[in-house]
Amino acid sequence: MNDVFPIGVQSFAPLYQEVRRLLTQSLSEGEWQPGQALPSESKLAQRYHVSIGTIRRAIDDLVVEQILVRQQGRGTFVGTHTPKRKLYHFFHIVREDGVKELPEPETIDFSRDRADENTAKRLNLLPGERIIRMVNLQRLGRQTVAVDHIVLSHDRFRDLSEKIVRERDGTLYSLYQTRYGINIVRAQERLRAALCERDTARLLGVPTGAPVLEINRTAMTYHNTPVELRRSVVNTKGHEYWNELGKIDRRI
Amino acid sequence: MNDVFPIGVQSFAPLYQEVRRLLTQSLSEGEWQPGQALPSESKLAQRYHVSIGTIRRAIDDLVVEQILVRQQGRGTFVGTHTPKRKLYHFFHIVREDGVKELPEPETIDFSRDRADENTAKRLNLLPGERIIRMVNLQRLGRQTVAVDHIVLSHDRFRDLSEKIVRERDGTLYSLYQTRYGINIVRAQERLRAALCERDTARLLGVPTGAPVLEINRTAMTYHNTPVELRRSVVNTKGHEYWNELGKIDRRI
DNA sequence: AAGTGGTCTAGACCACCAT
DNA sequence: TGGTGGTCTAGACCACTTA
Repeated sequence: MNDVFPIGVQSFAPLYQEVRRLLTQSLSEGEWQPGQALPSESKLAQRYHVSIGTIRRAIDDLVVEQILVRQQGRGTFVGTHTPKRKLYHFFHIVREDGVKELPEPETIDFSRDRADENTAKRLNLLPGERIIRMVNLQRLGRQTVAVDHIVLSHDRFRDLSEKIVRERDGTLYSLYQTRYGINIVRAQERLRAALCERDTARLLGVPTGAPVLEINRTAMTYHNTPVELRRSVVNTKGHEYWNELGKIDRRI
Repeated sequence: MNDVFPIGVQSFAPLYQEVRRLLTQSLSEGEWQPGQALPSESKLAQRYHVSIGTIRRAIDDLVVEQILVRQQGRGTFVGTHTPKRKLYHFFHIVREDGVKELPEPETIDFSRDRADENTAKRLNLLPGERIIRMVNLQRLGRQTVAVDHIVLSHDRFRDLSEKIVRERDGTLYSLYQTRYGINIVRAQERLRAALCERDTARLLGVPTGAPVLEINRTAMTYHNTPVELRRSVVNTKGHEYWNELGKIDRRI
């Protein structure tokens, strides 16, 4: 970069944002795999011809987004979707008394379909392109607290099969990450109240017509690329959706 | 601070965290009022006998939490609860089509009461201490989308009256901030689905028993001190609760 | 022109981890 | 002991605002 612009001169964007872009690029290309360490900060500084401070500034951003994880004395690692790590970043259901439990997901249905107009739009596909549909349960303790209807682009997950999904160990996001190198890093959710339909009610163990929380999520990988659509129906008798506004965990 | 510990030597906590603590202290004591500018970074560096870098690191944290706002060329300001600023930090209801509208709050009921055991616990009071109860409407366009039941400690808002609340201009948080110097900086929310009760249904314009979103919020000021309890009942026909996971707005 | 925050650098030293 | 990230400093210069 300093080959192009003299040191200390900002051309268009700040240097650290450019470095951040290059790091994200390498991550999305799989140069560093989930769980693996990145080169040390001094190595990265050499590689991009910037100072360590600038490297740290770029990494800071990715650490805040939980895309990277720093461990003092060990290195900087690509974040994974293993339990206790990014889990609660994407799972906001807690017990009524506030206790967090590990959800146990189970996929109970798998089928292929074609995208309608709305689905295509939300997944950046063309209407009629092939998609995968799944139905997934989230269990906390012995109770099923949520039923997820999931939609994926078939092309992104070409060899995904019912067998693979059923026999996986861990969450779907972990599967996307380890098997397809697709790292879910962001999501948008829309919540509303609804009355539970019969099939879902049976799975949740509530009466048909019981009030349920409906969550529409779009999950994204790097560059805000949408990867998965998920409609979750949550039984909020006994569990709640938890959110913190303005909280800062351990800053960087 | 360097009078006590030699430069470059970390004693217990990092220096910038200590500076952050002192800044928060001054904020909570009202040394710098909402909307006003803090001393410049170089002045603060002199005041606390640290380098500008350390000051910036401390301010960074507070900016991420939206407690402070930086404006290049102008200064660093205490965040306010004016519309377009912290508003959407604490208001997550959007129109079904994703459009954000400014809510128009109106308080329709005001009374005094005594705290029961649970309320006391959540507000850090003793059972039997005096509290204020309010009922508040949130309007978007011509529709009432939420009914809030609010509880405050009477002692914190000693002279608060129905008149003041009704004649205010803006949100309650803005009132707390400007009139009482109490700055809401954080909140915890728990969401669940419920069936709408009769009185609330009438206010929302939905049938009794319609599915509604129920939000239980604890709003806090500095040092995680709870200030306000709020139970919001939201009509999610036409509007939704919106949440983003892993988003990073404009980092610092 | 002066003052503010924003970026970038270079270097010293600390804390932690692995060996 | 050597390598990693974490903290703190000092200084130069850029970008923006205000007067």
